[in-house]
Amino acid sequence: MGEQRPGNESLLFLTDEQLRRGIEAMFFAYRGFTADPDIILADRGYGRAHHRAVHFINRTPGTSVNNLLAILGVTKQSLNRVLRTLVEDGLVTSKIGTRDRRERHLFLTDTGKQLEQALSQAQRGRLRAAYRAAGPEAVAGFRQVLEAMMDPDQHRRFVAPGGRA
Amino acid sequence: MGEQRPGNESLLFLTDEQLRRGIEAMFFAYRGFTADPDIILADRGYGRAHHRAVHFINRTPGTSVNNLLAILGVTKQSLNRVLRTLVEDGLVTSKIGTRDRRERHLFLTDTGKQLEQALSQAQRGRLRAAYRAAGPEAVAGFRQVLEAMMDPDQHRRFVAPGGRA
DNA sequence: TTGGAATGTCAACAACGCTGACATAACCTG
DNA sequence: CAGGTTATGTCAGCGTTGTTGACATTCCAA
Repeated sequence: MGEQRPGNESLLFLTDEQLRRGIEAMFFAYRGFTADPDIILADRGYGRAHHRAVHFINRTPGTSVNNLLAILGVTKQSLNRVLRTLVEDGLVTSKIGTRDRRERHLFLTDTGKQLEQALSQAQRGRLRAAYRAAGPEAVAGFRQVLEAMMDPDQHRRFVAPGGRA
Repeated sequence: MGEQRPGNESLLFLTDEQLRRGIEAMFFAYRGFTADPDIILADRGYGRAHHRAVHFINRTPGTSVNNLLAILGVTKQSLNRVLRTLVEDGLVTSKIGTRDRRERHLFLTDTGKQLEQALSQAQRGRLRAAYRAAGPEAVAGFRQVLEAMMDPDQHRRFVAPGGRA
């Protein structure tokens, strides 16, 4: 089935078996990665979509809806449903743009920042522990592989500076 | 906000900023990671839950429903819905246990194996490219961090041999 | 024989993706 | 200014996949 290359010792990390281990590791790790925020979110009646919106609004305050759409890779209907509840609940404010009045610039309110901090601290706690356990060289490798795994668009956005907010 | 430790050069990889980059890398990478199988699945009217079931049945043929439940971490109702469609569509067979006739042992049919191969090849292709681009040392670090990020239960199961099938 | 474990099933619900359609306002170009 | 495009919002409907709760069946084990 696979394209093994017996005889070349340096490529043993590319065997199907190693790749299968990597696939399962991604699956289990992602579950751990989201587990702690999920508890906080469920407590307040939110889901992961809210977490993602809050995260990226915090990261790039004043970002437009369209920009957020591109980052999150969902439809505007899907994002709008989430944003509407966040605005209704007073976690996010949307201000009409000055240069282009069609745009809405999104900001976290103080309450929104509180939630972001709670989610962020929980998630960073898990990641920090993993980083500490694995050490700086492992972390560098971790980041390298993750970046190579992204879609090219996402990677460009990821590497690029904050955004055109 | 965070617990930075200025003055200790060796801990710079634990700054909140570095952790935030890691969090976003996980988010974007996981999206890339699932993108290719998602296309195949959508084409056949399945979702990620079907992928996961097919993957782990292939990995551990003859596994019981309860064991699969523990691995996937979902409710039996949720898994059952997925398994039912897979059995109906002739991708999975469930055989009554011989030692304990209450248990159902799950196997892929030839058709099921075909789907597993298609999904697996797509996903391995993406991961292989990332591994190749990053190199063996990076891959080792990648795996280390992922394993440290899992829940302890999952990690034990992950490291342990195949299962009690 | 009886308790409990393993499994299956029905119903209802929620989160969060999707498509399609439509409305409004604002911008931009000819 | 008119017409086209862009940005956003909203309604309606649908599908996957997770959840709880309740209940039935089968069967092992004490």
